[in-house]
Amino acid sequence: MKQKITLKHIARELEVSISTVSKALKNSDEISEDTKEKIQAFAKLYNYKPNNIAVSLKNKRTKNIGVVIPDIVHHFFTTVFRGIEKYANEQGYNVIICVSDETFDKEVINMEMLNNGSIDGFIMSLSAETQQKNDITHLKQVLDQGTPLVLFDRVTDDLDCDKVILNDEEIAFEATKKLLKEGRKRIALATTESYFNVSEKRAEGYKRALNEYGIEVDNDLVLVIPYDDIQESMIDAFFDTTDVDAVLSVNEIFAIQCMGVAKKRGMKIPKDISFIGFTDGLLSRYSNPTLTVVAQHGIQMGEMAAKLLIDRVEREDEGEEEESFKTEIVKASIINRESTLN
Amino acid sequence: MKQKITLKHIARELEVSISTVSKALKNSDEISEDTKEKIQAFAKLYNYKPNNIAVSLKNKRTKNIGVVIPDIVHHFFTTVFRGIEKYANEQGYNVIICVSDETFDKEVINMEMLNNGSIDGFIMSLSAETQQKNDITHLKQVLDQGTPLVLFDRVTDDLDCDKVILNDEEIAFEATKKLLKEGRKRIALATTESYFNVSEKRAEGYKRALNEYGIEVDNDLVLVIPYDDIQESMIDAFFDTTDVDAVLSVNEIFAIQCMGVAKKRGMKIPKDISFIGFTDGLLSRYSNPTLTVVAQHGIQMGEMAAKLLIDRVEREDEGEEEESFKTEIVKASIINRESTLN
DNA sequence: GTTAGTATCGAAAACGGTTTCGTGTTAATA
DNA sequence: TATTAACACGAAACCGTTTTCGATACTAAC
Repeated sequence: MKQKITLKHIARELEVSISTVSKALKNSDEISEDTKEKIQAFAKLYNYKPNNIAVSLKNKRTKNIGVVIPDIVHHFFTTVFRGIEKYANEQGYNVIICVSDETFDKEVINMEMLNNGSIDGFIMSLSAETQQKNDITHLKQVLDQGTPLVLFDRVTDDLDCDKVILNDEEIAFEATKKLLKEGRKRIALATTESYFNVSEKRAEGYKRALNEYGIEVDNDLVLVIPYDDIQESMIDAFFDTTDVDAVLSVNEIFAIQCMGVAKKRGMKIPKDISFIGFTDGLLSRYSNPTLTVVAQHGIQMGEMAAKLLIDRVEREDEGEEEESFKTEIVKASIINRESTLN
Repeated sequence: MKQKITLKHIARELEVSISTVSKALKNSDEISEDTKEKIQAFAKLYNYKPNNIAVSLKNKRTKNIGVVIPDIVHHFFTTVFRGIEKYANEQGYNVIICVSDETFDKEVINMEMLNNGSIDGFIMSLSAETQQKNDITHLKQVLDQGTPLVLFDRVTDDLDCDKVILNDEEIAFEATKKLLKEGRKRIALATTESYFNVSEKRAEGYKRALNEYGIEVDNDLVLVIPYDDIQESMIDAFFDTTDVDAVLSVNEIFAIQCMGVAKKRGMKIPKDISFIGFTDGLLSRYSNPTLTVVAQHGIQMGEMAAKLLIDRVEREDEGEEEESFKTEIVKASIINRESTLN
């Protein structure tokens, strides 16, 4: 096992000082062309690369960004992460990722682990439990210590920081209106427990659209589906008791499951009933019929979040005055497929 | 913005030396109980946490592991990653992830970025392009510099290092035999270009099973589907010209697509035709009919890979003699669903 | 009262870089 | 010839830790 070569080795070998080597490798004009050539040639020969850790310690910048997300086996978060990784890499940053598993404790532990010099800033989306408890002292602490933080998708109003969100209310409004324009009268909303702020926003858009069409919101049409449960039977029971001619779902899975139940009951899609789901993942593309969806443009969200963070980090670096916090809104779009009349 | 507190600050404030503070915080018995209490109380009050970067520089261990995978928006890699992250976190390691995007260049660049002190070792799966070119000088270089490396799934025989693979040949053999036992005679193999070693292994298992049943391999039954192309029409053409009563697919998507084409042609599943696909993702669980799959146990693979890596890193730490390289084999299993007769 | 031993702490080197400042040499200028 | 400026390089501080090796003071033993 060859030892990694350092400035010291080069200096000793070439009988110059460490400072000379350092400067020569940065092409400083303090050093003569002769010695520069000599040193650079030697460094290239032995494939010298400066030690990241040492550089980080010196200039107090790691060129790492920490990403904390609730789940990685999840299409939306995966695409957002892809966007983060893409932009970060272009800017010479690496990405350290931690999964909170939708729990508060892991979120806290992970952030503490990373916030001791390992990273220059955080990008995160709140875990379900954190949203439930609405306890964000760990985030406040991070900000207090001067670590930049960008929240995306699952954000909180109680924190002053950069954010990237989807126009959830608006696009849910649009999606619902699309169903109304098709002539649907009894549009169900398949949603999660309400402590997810995105679900709430989507519900608001749904209700606003109904109102605009002079339709009263019928709470029987709102189907709250818990995670990790016997969802199928629940949906079946829902169809038993409720008359439905369209479903707007806050995610892909619920929509696909509802479609499955409807098909089993002999309903024709989209003749008898229409479906729209959030998230443009594999499921919607390969289902039968294919599912009309709200595309959340995760990559764009990720890039945006990374840009906000890196901009702030580097602004801090330059010693410029801090800019006020921004909230960027990514515009979702509806992708028409076979589950709706077009 | 509060500055992060360091040993130096504590030392100055309490009028002791830096070494005393350091020792006191580690509960060294060199320090009197009195001063220890005083220092520890002060540290706790100001929420002192040692700077990871400085510690890394000192003991030449970062407690970071680098993961380089071809794609993150891909169920299998995501689950493997999940396993890596899980085990690594348990052992106090963080995970830095880079995506090669199936390209050789990004793979090389990412690894060079990380291999200058940022990480203690690599876990990776080769990009498509790397497997095509069969150029692994960058990997050899990493090993040469003494950085431990664990390969998973997409491995190469040309490199001496720890590996974690699936029993691809064997499980493909089993899956094919399952179809044969159902009485299927014309079993198609839907696969990718052959430079993926896993696809090759699966093809071998497929052929071995046919042989065992005395059936000659018919190359017309092997459907090679390119990535990112008009796959649907290709599959349609295949069904036009070929008589098929079962399909074994090396991934989930191809299987679902084939099922879609078969359904459109009015074939009954699994009465007229059976399907088995590799990868137990969302698609197979929510398709109609649900797809019988080969579960690759990604989490287990990831945990295994992380364990191999961390074990080696820490063995090196202890200065123990290097152990010889292992190849761990994760046993896949078949999950029976509706697309096969059971 | 000297010696040895123990408890408690600090100085300093080290990890691998960057950067400021100083110094010696040479060549140009007064 | 004396002065100065440019050039080329090295010494040393610094980033925040850990750790070795003294150093001091006090106690116990002879």
